[in-house]
Amino acid sequence: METTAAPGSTADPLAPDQAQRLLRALAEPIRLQVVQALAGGERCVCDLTSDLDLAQSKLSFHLRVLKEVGLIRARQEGRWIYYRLEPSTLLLLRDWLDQLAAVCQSPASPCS
Amino acid sequence: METTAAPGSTADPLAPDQAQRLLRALAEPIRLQVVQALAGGERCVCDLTSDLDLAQSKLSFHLRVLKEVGLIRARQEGRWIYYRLEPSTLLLLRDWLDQLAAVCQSPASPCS
DNA sequence: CTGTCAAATCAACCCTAGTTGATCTATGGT
DNA sequence: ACCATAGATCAACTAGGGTTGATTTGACAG
Repeated sequence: METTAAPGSTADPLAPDQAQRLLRALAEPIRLQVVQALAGGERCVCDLTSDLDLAQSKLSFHLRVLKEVGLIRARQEGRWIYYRLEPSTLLLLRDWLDQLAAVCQSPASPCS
Repeated sequence: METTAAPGSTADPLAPDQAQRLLRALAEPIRLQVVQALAGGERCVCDLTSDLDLAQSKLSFHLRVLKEVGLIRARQEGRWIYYRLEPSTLLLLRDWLDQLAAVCQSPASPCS
């Protein structure tokens, strides 16, 4: 079920604690760098390591966190492992924020 | 030029480190509860304290964090202080996520 | 002016997420 | 079989964000 780019909110609404997990995963400088690096396309760990100038162990740690919440996916090719973004997860979070803002603005009880 | 930005507030694209700050502010259970509570409308601190069953000091701490990043605003009325969401900030973050996902999906180098 | 209550602030503590360096696993080349 | 390299995992350590309880500020009521 694609929720991609649907402008009008309303998709499956992403459980609150899942939203929480996504936020926590993104709310870390290195992980955000990784996500932004992957926004440019798939990359292998070794490239990311040198691109972002990170200790291998450190990068691996953050990749795991991102993978566990479903923001990125791994693909093995020979000795290398390529990571890519899972944009649909990003969009789930976007929709969640969208809905939160909508709930706040729409009803009779105004928040401003 | 087209960023798939949704209607509502838009325009300036939110500096990366500001996105970071918003994410960090939201990525905390109590603060997320506060935000969701405020999505229902303006509330005074004392109500929030009892609604969420929090120590006064603790709530005050988190309100400050949320206020500092511009997610909420305070209004004083007599002895009470009312907090409300600033939905435009929420929407800034939404747009930022939207754009990130868009960058990822659109160009020649596919991330899936 | 004094007492009371709402809310912010402060200092000390605690805890968990992130770091670091080493080790382990596995793939491929020779 | 052996070695070299990619990447994950582990254990010990560190630090910064969150908690807690006490104190402070400031607004009303009497």
